Amino acid sequence: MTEEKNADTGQIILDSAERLFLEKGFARTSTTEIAKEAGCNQSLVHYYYRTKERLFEAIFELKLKLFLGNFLKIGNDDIPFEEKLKRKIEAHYDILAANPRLPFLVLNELTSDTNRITSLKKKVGTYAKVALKQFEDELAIAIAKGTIRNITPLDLILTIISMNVALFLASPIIRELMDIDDKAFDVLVARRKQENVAIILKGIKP
Amino acid sequence: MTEEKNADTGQIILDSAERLFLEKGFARTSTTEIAKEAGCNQSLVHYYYRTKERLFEAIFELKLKLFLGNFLKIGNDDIPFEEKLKRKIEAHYDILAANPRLPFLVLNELTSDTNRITSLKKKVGTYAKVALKQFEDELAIAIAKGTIRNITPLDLILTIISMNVALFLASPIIRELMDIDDKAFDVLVARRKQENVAIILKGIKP
DNA sequence: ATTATCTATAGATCTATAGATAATGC
DNA sequence: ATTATCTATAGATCTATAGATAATGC
Repeated sequence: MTEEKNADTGQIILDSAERLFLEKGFARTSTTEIAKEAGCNQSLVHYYYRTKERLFEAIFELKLKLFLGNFLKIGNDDIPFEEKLKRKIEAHYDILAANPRLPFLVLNELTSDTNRITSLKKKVGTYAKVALKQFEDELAIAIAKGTIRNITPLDLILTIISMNVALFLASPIIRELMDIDDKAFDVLVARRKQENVAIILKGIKP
Repeated sequence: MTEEKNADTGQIILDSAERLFLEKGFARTSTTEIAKEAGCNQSLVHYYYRTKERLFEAIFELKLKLFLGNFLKIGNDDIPFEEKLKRKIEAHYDILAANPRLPFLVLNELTSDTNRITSLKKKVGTYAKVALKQFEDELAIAIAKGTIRNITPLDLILTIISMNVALFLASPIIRELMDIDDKAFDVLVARRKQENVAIILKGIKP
């Protein structure tokens, strides 16, 4: 009835698949369901994307880039390390807040299929190494200056991702356990952003 | 060949199911596979546990208690709040290190089925409330004393769980991405324990 | 007799494709 | 003619059960 007329079927299928994959993951989503969501025949899903796997990959790669994006973004702004870090944490958190099912998808699919990690390695490999190297250097300088305590780059990155990702991963549990509605959850999301920055910045002081 | 002779079949099936559910989650594990792992007929799985769901529940409840255990444990030791917190964090972390697939299982199953959260609520509900109340009181006192900064109990608990859980959730990814073997991973696990305690305790200082 | 184990199979998926029919672009 | 859509179905699961057979406890 109110469906877009000009969007082509392939795109509608892609969008439907994205919603469902984000919601339930690859294994729990069937092509039959995708077709139903897209309002078309199940065979059309295969007509456009041949296999469920290929359809998934078309979506997953974009999502993965979204997830990693800001960590790998090389900024050259000449601002103090702590301020830069704060911005990185917040930017990463904002992406997750705008795409709350992203951590679930990435975690679920990367851990259930080693092949996906291998292809991830190939795709972001070299660029990631460059970005990581820069981050390591900046961190080393800040430590040498005595601005922050001695901490490995891996530990710092793990901490940031852990803190940022967890609320969104656990949100179905938290919301159900605490009887939180959409509005209250938004409040929690906003507060948590501050809290994450606070804990991390305090936690890496000398 | 070297199978235990006296363990009864029901138990062997339970153990096999536990391994597989922990490894791959409920949806991706079939009763056929469980039977194969247990070295018995597929119909025996249903003979002993009737449905896959009931078999899962028999395992999941124990695992969930393990996961929550130390948070809900009410300690009355008369030690400073920070020391108590440190012990809680470490105890929780140790359980995860001994059961590294636990976070995956709990997250995966609680988020994919709302019924599981509801039944969790019923089971641990009242006891959890008591333990939580005590934690809140102790936290409030410490804040009033000025030992630690103003932070909500929810934020503190979320932070602890986030930090502790993340390494184990992401371990397949981390190991594959960084080419880490078992030994190197153990080193990381040990270091991370210190790091988590350090970040959190520093992060809640006034 | 009761309990444990096996074989066989029903019924419900689900993915992918073959082949018919309708819609569209020259 | 080519491209898009549909119907129908093969072939691979997977869960759960019915019913036959073997093992065990009195």
